[in-house]
Amino acid sequence: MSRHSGVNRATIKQVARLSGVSIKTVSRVINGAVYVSAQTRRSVTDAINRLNYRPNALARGLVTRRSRSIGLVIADIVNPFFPPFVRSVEDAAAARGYNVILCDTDEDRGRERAAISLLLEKQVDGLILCASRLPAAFLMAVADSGILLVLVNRVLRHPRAAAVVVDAAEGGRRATAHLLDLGHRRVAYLSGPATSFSHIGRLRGYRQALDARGIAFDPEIVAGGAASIVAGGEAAAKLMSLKRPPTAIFAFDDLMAIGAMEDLRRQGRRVPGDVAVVGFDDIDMAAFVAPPLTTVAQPKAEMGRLAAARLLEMIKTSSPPSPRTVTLTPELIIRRSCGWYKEAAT
Amino acid sequence: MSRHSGVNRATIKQVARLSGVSIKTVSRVINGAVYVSAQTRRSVTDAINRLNYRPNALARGLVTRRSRSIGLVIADIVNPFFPPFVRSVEDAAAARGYNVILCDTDEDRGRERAAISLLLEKQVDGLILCASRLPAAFLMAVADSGILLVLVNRVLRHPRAAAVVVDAAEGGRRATAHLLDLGHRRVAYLSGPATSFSHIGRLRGYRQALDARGIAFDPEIVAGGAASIVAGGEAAAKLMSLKRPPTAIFAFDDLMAIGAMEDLRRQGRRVPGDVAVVGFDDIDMAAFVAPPLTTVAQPKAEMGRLAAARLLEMIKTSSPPSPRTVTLTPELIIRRSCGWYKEAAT
DNA sequence: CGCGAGGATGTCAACGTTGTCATACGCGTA
DNA sequence: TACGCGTATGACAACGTTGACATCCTCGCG
Repeated sequence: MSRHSGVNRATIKQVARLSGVSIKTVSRVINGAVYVSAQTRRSVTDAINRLNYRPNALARGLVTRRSRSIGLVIADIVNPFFPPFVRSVEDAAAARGYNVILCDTDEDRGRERAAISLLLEKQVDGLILCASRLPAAFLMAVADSGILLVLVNRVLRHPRAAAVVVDAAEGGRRATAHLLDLGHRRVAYLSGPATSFSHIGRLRGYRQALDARGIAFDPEIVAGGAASIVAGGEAAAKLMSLKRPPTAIFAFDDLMAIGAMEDLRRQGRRVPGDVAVVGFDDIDMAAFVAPPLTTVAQPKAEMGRLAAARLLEMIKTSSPPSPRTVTLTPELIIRRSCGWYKEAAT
Repeated sequence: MSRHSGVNRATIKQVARLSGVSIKTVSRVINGAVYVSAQTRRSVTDAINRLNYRPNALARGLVTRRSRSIGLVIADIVNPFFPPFVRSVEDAAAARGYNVILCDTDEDRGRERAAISLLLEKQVDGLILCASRLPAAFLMAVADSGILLVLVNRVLRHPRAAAVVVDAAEGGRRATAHLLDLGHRRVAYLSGPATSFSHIGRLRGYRQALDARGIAFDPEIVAGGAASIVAGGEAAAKLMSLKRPPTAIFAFDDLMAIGAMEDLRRQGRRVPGDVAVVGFDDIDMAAFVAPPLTTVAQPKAEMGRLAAARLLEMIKTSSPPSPRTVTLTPELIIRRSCGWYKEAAT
């Protein structure tokens, strides 16, 4: 059936001709409008199948001003935090017939700007921005241009923006408090990217927990800067070479925690025997490393589900979100790396 | 500056009016055409910035018949195999100004069909189908409709389809042969999804390696069916309850291998002491589980890069790919779980 | 001084769809 | 008989952009 080699997509016009009705009637059938006789509907449907016709979403979007796709901007899909998040965004979107255009930014402002710009050109109906690094003024301008926004782990006061955040400070507090409860007095913080709102929140929680016990904050035992396994290892190495090394480490995320544990082992230190470690995120890997990692779990799938649901709702009603911000509380998952368990088996 | 609340996107017409030229000239400036005086170009650029104008990709795509986006259909982004793959597809696409629309299918034929259909409506310029489960006839029909296809780990004889595959049988052979070389005579296979081409290839390699040593294939020590941690655990449990349990396990993928190791440990068996384990994929986690997992590495990022590069090339030249199929060879990464290392440190 | 060769710009008709409005046909009711 | 209403359909103009083609300068050269 295929023409010699060229593309051969049927248009609504061809369907109309084949079924002997006007293109408007075909349009009505496609869109399930009322007031189409059963007979007409049948003959149009037949023609559609015979021609293997598919409506052109570009043309449709041009006139309806809806593209039925949303943009999803994240730092890096390779970071294990993101897949469950992305997956649930996608599921929620697909369930309503929406597509997701995914963009990684590597936490680079330039790339993030470029991604947003491209997404806007593509006329996405809305944008989910995960841990955006861009200045608030820029995001305000984006929202001003008419696009709907859902931010994750960041807020923005704009009638077209909503947010889903997990309480980073609370997470930092819980992790640090737990270590303190275990008797540690010198707890280090492996810091994440300086521009990250999550990092700032977790650091604040860490300091609050310290304050609550009257322990002075010591900038010497704060190291790091990038959320990766190798950065975690390097930071841990630096920390342990100190005159007074820490006896416990609270890491910005699980990747850094795993890197730290790796380095500790290489240096012949035992976790949690010599140094206790707590991470953040609860990535899948956390339960399987040795020792299993104690960590603060972010409800990744729930965050994605919520972000997508909120955005889609805003798109549907085109009304400001309410409440503007939904806050989730992270949960401390206690495994072996913090030394809570007696050193039983292996 | 924003109108009361409504959307206010500038169009090419407004830019034209503001800069006092025709829309065609604006179009020329946007597209960097020659034959535009420096002065005109300047005034148009000014107007564009003043209005914060962005070309509408829908309208553009309608007339140029190019959407500058590609569809990427995968099983499940949560499976750690995919993120590096997706990431490199995205990078390659972004580098050429293309967007990626991501769809997860959960290995479900219905969802895969639906995803492809939606992507076609969106007028993507090409499709990357990863480990498609769909009948060849269906894929042929898709390609017939004019779209360009790149398949991953599967081939299709069609002038508009290319493929990137890793030699699954070779991987299966290497993994099994290694175990055999280590002295094992009863090597089990933890099988993946029955409909998966990768599974079929790996199983074939496994049998070939057995054959090469004159060891009879024993269907009793083949178990499994789904590529997940829990499925791996269950299959291992079943295997170990046999009259003559295996002394080594070759798993369809790392997830299953990790699940198997987990279950083995729970039952008090040592890996690799009592049972040797080899996985497939070399996901990030593999190096960090206990013991570190020996596995057959797929060049995930390279596969993504190649798939995207081939597709983009086909889009650019709209000529059949050559060679039609690129085959990559997987590599055996030896870690601790197979018992190759002397049982030195922990 | 006239002419041709570019350079610079504009007009108009697509692209494939939906929204608005008009029209036509019964059929029950005043 | 005339009217109005519910049903079914079509004509035509958008939507925002680019491609094909036309036009009009200006300048150098014979």
